Amino acid sequence: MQAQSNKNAPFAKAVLNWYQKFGRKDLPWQQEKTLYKVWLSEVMLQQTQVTTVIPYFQRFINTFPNITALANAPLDEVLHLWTGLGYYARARNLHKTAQIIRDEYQGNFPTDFQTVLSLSGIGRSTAGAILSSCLNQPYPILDGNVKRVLARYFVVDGWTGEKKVENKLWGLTAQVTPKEYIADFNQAMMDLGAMVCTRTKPKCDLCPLSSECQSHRRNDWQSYPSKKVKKTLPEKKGYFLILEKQGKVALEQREKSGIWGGLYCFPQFDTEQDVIDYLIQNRVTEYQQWTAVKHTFSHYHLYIYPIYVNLDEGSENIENIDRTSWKKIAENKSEYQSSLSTKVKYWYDPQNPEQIGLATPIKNLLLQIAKRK
DNA sequence: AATTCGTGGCA
DNA sequence: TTGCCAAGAAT
Repeated sequence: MQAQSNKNAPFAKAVLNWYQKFGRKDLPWQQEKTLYKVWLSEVMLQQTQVTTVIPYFQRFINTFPNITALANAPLDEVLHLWTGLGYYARARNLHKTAQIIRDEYQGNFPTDFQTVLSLSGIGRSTAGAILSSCLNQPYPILDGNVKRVLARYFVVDGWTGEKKVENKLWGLTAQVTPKEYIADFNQAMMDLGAMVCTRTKPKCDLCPLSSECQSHRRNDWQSYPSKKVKKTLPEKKGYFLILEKQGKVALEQREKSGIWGGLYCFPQFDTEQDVIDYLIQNRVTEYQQWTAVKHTFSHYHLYIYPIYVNLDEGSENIENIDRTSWKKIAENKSEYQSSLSTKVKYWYDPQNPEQIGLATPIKNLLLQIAKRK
C-alpha cells in the first residue's frame, strides 16, 4: 500500500485538475463533512446508487442528527428508515457501531484507521473513504468506479470481484493515490468513474487520463473491466400467510442472519401444503390465493404466493399465531426447513403502521391491504 | 475463496 | 422486457 511514487504524480495531477473543474461538490454529504455524515453516506452508498441514497440520507439525518441519537434509537426504528434500501445488515451494523461509539468512544467517531476498520460494516474501502474525505488521511479507496477506471487505464484482465483481481487493483489504487489532496483525489476518482469512465458509452474525449489510458490506446474500453460470468439465478417459492383479524395482520420478526434479517414478515412457508397443514391444525378451512408476485434478489428469484385468511368469521381458530405446534408436526417430516424465528410481533395495523423494518414486497402487500377498503 | 447478503436505475 | 450492476462487507 505504498502511496505516491513520483512517477505517478502526473496521474494524480491530471485527476485533481479535472476534479477542480468538473467534479461533484454539492451532494448532501459533502456540505458539512462530519465523520458521522460521511460514515452514514458511505455505508448507504455501498452497492447502492447515489440517486437512491439521497432521500434515505436526508431522512436519517433529520431523524438521527448525531451518533448518540442513532445509538439510542430502537433497532426497529432504524430498520424502518432503512426499509427499501436493501442489504439490511448495513442498518444493523450501523446501529451496533453507533452504540459502540457511544459506549466506548465517548460518542466520538474514531480517527485511527485500524480502529475504524474494526467497526462493524466498515471494510477497507469505506474506512479509507471516511478518513480521507473527512480528515485528508492518505488512504486509497477501491469502489466500483475506481475499479473501472483502473481496470481500463491499466488493462487489468479478469472480473473485479475475483480476489486475485481485486488484490491487483488495490495495489494499483495505492500506487496512483497521492499523499496530498487525498479527499479531492478520492472523490475525483469516483466522479471520473461515475461521470466520464462510465460502464457504457464512456466519454473518453472528456477524460483527463485518456492520453495514457491503455484500453483507450487499444481502442478497446469495452473489454475492461471483464464481465462477471453470468449464471442463471435459482428460483424459489415462498407462501406468505396473511392472517387478518379485526383489521390487523400477523407479522413475525425474522432471524438476524439470512435474508431480510431483523425485518417483519408474514409467516412464510415453503410449500402450499405446509400452509394447508398449518391452517388445518388451527381449524381453518377457507383461504384465498392472491396474485403471485415475482421478487428478484441479487442471488435468486422468489415467487411469492400470498395466502389470505380472514379470522373474523371463523370462531375459535388461531387465537395465537405461535407456530410451535405446527413446527413440531412439521419437524417430524424430515424435509421441513424454515429460517423463521418464533419471535412474533402480532397484529400489525396497516392503517396505522408501526416503526418497524419491512422488506419491499411485504410493504407493498401491506399497502395493498390498507387501500383495499 | 466463493457465497450471501436487496433493490432499483438504466440501457 | 431482460440483464447488468451500483461509493462492499461479512462469513
